[in-house]
Amino acid sequence: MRYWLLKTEPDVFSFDDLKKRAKKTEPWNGVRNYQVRNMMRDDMKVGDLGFIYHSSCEVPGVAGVVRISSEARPDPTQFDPESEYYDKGSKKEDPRWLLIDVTWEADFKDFVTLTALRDEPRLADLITLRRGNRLSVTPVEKKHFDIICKMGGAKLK
DNA sequence: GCCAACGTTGGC
DNA sequence: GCCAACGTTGGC
Repeated sequence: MRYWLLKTEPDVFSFDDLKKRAKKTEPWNGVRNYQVRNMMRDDMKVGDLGFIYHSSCEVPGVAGVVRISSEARPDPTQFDPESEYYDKGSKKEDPRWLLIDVTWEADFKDFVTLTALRDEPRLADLITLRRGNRLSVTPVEKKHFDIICKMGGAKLK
């Protein structure tokens, strides 16, 4: 099993929004980066765990834990001219962009701020903390996953 | 195939 | 609002 970190702007879609969704599940649409698409296609498996990370907001940080609940499948928004994610270059028979579904898995007792992540020396090589990192989905090593779960007081099953 | 210009991300 | 970093685009 692998572990992941998924960035989202909480003003657009937050961890709390996910909990309010039917079946607490949401299609993770709008990914328009080839590296991330390939990771979703090749490396993500149903049952993997991930963090929801809030970015571009007052207090960035990790909000909670989700489970990857689908294989990669075509992102329907690429075919919708009304969508901000519309890609007129993508063909139905050969979709350019994929998504996976995420399902709520566990709450944190405490939100884990970016500052707290940076202050933890054992997380020094966490990809998300690397200078200039811009990928909206990154792999997380198990040891890092466990540390962050502990920091947040995750109520894992 | 190179690389400058441009656009986006995201912390501060 | 600024700006560093980096992916993408497009001219050549």
